[in-house]
Amino acid sequence: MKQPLTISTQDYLKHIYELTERNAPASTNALAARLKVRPASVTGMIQKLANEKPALVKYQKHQGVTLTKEGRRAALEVIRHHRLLETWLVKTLGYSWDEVHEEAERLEHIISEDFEQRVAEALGHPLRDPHGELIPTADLEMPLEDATPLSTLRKNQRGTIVSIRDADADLLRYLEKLGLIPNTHIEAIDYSPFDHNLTIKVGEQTHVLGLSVTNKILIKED
Amino acid sequence: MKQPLTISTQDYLKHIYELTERNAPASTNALAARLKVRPASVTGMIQKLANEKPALVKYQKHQGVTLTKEGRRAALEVIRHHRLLETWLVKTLGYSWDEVHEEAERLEHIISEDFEQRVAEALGHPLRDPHGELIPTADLEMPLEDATPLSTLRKNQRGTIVSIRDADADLLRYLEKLGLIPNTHIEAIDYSPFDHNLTIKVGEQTHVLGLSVTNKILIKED
DNA sequence: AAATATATTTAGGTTAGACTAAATAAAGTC
DNA sequence: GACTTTATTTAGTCTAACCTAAATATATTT
Ligand SMILES: [Mn+2]
Ligand SMILES: [Mn+2]
Ligand SMILES: [Mn+2]
Ligand SMILES: [Mn+2]
Repeated sequence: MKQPLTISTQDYLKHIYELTERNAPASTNALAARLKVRPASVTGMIQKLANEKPALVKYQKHQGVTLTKEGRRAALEVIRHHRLLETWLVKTLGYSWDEVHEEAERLEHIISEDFEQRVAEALGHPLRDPHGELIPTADLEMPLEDATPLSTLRKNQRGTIVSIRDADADLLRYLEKLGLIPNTHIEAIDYSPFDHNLTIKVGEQTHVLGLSVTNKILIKED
Repeated sequence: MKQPLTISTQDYLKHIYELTERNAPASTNALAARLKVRPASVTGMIQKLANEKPALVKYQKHQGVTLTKEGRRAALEVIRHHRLLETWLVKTLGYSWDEVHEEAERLEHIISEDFEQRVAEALGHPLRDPHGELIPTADLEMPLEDATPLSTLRKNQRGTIVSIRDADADLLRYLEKLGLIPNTHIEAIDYSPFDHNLTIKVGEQTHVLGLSVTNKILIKED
């Protein structure tokens, strides 16, 4: 009888998933920062997760942590809940894209599989959430993302915004004000190799964006 | 800085509210049974609730427990969430009235005040949930219920079902099959004072209901 | 390679909320 | 009113998940 994962466990797995997406193990400190918990607590928890049967993470002292098959599925389960919920809150309760994250952050652990299915159904099985992020499939696979960071766009190249990979409400409101939301077409007008500033044209307007912003916007080249 | 109440605390207060609705203090054992927890645990928790500042319950050893003003408001907060959620799940996700309870039972502790408000708004500020139960107002007052138990109806009297005050899924499915849902008109055809069985007519059909059922159905006499 | 700085782990504590077993109080019966 | 049954409380444990402080391992400089 394996009992359901606790909320804390689900959060650890989700953040490990996100930190290991670029194929490097997640460090204790990075995890602690994301989870808003002390490093010592992280060590304790990942030791426990590594000793579950079946193990949810692979862990070697001082070498960081990665997910096992089982841990990965559990993480995708939570992420699927989160992104479906965000989509649903925006569609049915008029939340704006900078407001949904916090609410979904708590609800993702609470809803039943039945609820998940009903929401997915009601939304017509959406592929992406309000920020353009991919929603894991019902059988818990993460679809391939073929978009690239806006920071790679160069002068005279054009693209369409796919997603914003950040939940910070202030950033989201800022981007919305500039018209930088998913499905918007943009064109690079100028690039400064020294500070990595990118000047882009959105409709009739132009904006200069720093690297910390352009790295968080994913686009597809037209 | 008073921190938000834990889920456990919210559940204790909610059940104390329900047990004390008929103005008798709630006993340790009755609470334990409802909360599916041992009596010793209940004693521990109500001692703690009584020592909060401000106190959430009034408690004297061996005399049972009642809610303070603050405890009552906290309880109504949870009940409002629960009943709004049930109403919403039925309306927007096609849950049936016997399925909603379990889901709402968990969500009631998790949603924000913002969420509550949006749902209330989206539903047009409903007065009752899918079982006909009154929804506490936004300022946390419980409206007066003027319905009476079906068990008080006698031969040739007519009434309209107002609510079912029980969450048991089997009972709800049973009642639905008999057509006994809120707003249904019924007529008492016979009453047996020995076993308290009541024979009622619903549309063209007649049914005989025992006291354990008729006590859980509230009606308004026509 | 040693010295220093940073990251991580260990050891030991705390809190919330449960549990069991034993003690005591209240209620019901003869 | 003493006896017995039932309800309640106390005492002592347990687990999950956090914390701080101290110890140790790894990484970076000199
Ligand atoms: Mn799921
Ligand atoms: Mn999102
Ligand atoms: Mn509320
Ligand atoms: Mn209800």
